[in-house]
Amino acid sequence: MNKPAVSTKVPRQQRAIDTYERLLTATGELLGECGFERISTNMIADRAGVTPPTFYRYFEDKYDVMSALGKRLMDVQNELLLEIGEDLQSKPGYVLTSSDLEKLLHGTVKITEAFVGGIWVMKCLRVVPRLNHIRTDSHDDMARAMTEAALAGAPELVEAEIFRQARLSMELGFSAIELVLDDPSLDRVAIFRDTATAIAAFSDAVEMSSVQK
Amino acid sequence: MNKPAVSTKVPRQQRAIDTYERLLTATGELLGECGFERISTNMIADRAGVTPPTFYRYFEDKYDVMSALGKRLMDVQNELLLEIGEDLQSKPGYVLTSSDLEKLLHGTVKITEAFVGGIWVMKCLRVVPRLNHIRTDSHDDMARAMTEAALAGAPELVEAEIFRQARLSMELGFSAIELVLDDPSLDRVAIFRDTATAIAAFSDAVEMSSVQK
DNA sequence: TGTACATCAGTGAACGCGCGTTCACTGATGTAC
DNA sequence: TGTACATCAGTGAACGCGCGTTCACTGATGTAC
Repeated sequence: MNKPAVSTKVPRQQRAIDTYERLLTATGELLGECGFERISTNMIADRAGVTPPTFYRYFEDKYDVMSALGKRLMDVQNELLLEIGEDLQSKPGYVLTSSDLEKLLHGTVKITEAFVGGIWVMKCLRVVPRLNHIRTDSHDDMARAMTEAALAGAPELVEAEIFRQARLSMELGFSAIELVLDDPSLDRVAIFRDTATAIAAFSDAVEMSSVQK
Repeated sequence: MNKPAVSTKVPRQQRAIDTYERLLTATGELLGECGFERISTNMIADRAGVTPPTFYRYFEDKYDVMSALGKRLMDVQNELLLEIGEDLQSKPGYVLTSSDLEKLLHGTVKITEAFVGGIWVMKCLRVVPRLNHIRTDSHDDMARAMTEAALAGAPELVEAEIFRQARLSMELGFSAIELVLDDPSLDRVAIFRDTATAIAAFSDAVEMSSVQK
């Protein structure tokens, strides 16, 4: 009784996988063009070159397809973060510098730009009640991973405090990312430099205790 | 030919003003309950206790009512910011401290909580393409005002740089506000303390040049 | 390698529903004399 | 202060449309022997 017998299917054959991907891509494209609240399942199917019943073969409704798209974006964004986290742990005594943060911001924005409808997917995850938890859970997971890494290097830190700062860092970082994606006329390099400085400011305590070790 | 003869009317009599207000309030309430994309003009009218045609007497469609609601929220939020700005100008040589920022964050979150559907209005302004400009324009205006104030006190500063930092400050500040409104279990005081520290970090250049004057 | 069968993938046609919107109307309020 | 008229405010009923969704079906791919 784990799931109440959902009727959606997993694509098995190659052409089914292609269809599934086209549905996701179509959703991303339409998001930017008309906004989430204007999108209909029929539109998505049409854009993907299939008929409406095909949509329902793979997704329950438009929240379901958005959810799949959102999880995928979170995953690709988090990959970069996790890589950096591993680097950090492989070099004991090393701390995340403001310049590392800057690179992380640039990398994440690049990944998001490459993702079809990326900015809009991010925004949707913020605003649609039923999707909110995807972003929140993902950021919580990441913040928890960062906290563990920091505690491994400096066990004297207060866990709750580190977690809170990690979570806030993600929030501030992503809001800077959304800002530059919204308005391409802004000076991206300068904004990320300032953002990195800002985030590093309240992480100083962490860094210093790590260094003292 | 300024506007193509819009048919919506301005409420004149008291009961019309009440109706107008009820429509706005109903919109705010419904936003939080089912999300923007689930709201219909009929629902709003129903919640406000009027029939659908009444809705169209005052608003063109649901974007129009959201736009009115959004502008109103921006205005009440900005009031506080402008007050503080005036204080700043009335005391030459004084600079915005991290503790001022903290108070500003707490004040703004209070105002937003008191506004019906406040968090959801903010989120909508972010995600709905047709409404995006309301938040963007408002924040730009505020950043411009802050820039002018800073330049008045310290003319040697680079305008573009100050503007950019002011704009980024608003973005980071509001993302912290959205964070605590989203998750009431978080330690609000600590988060705002860290956020204020963060924002103050890249404003140091400004502050120091003001002080040196 | 060929055939028969099972499963997977996608379609054509249709449905009921609620949305957005408009019309001609009634009733309430304000104003001129 | 009363009456007549103008304007403002809100309604009942109806409309066409596209959305979400389902059904029984055809065609494509994979597999067993």
